[in-house]
This record gives sequence, structure tokens and C-alpha cells, in this order.
Amino acid sequence: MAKPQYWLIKSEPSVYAYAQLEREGRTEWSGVRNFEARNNLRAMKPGDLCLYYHSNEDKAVVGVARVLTSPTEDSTAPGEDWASVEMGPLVALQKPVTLATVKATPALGEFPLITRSRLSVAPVTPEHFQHVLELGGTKLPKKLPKAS
DNA sequence: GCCAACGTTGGC
DNA sequence: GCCAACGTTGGC
Repeated sequence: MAKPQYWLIKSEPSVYAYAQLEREGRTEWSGVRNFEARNNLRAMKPGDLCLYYHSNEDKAVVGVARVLTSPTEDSTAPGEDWASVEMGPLVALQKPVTLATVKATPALGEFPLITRSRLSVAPVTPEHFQHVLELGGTKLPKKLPKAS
């Protein structure tokens, strides 16, 4: 399989928290209504890994989610030009990486939470992804379950 | 094609 | 609750 791409996805925990994704096992990542975020969604491939950020209440990256399917039409906007993918949980971070921590970490100065604070789906470099995992005291499982 | 008005996001 | 940032809309 091709190398996974890395992304940052955001959700308000009161709307859809990472714990809910763990409970449900998978969900359609829909409702994105911003062109740039949509284009990022459309660039996702099964197996890509996403840092899962809780906006507003937690203001912290709390887990890693995984893209399970190729992008399709957003079922919440039938006939319109939006996109969605199926998303599944991979691991919760040992400790959440807060926005304050990200801001206090010089190596993460270009992290999209800082540079593109309102974009809900953003690409992340492998270096940033790795750095956030380390700050979260978390390692990815050696063997990833099969996507899709 | 410009830009003011408006709506939404999200940190504080 | 406020407000800054910023994307989108619509009048011209």
C-alpha cells in the first residue's frame, strides 16, 4: 500500500467526540461545507491517518482516526458538490495535546491549528504528525487493522 | 472583478 | 459573551 498521508480533522466534542467514534467503530465524516476542507477530504485515501482535534471545549488533539474508504458524496447534502469519507478510530492519545502545548512547541509553529485555525480538514506533514504523537505519549500500533 | 456586508468558527 | 479571522454572498 502507498504511504499514508496525514491530516488534521476537527470536531466539537459535544457534536461528535473521539470517544463516540470509538464506541461506534466507524462514522461518515460528513457535513464539511468549506471548499478547501472539501478538497482535502477528496484527497484522502483509505489508510490515511488523522489527528483528531476537539475544538472549543477541549482545545486538544485527543486521538488518531483512520480513513476507511475513498471519498464519496456527502449523504447529508444529496446532489450537492460535497464529499465525505468513512472514518474509524485507531488510538486515543495517552494524554491530550492541547492547543497551548502546540503553541508552546516551536517545532509545531507551522501546524495547521496555528496557521489555519478555522480549517476543519487540513494536511499535516509526517514530522508534525510524529511530533504530536510523541507529545501525546502515544505510539501507533505496529500492525494496523485492514482499512475499508 | 471589487468590496462591503454578513455568517460562521473558535479562541479567549 | 465577545470578538477576531476569514470564507461566502451579492450589489454595483
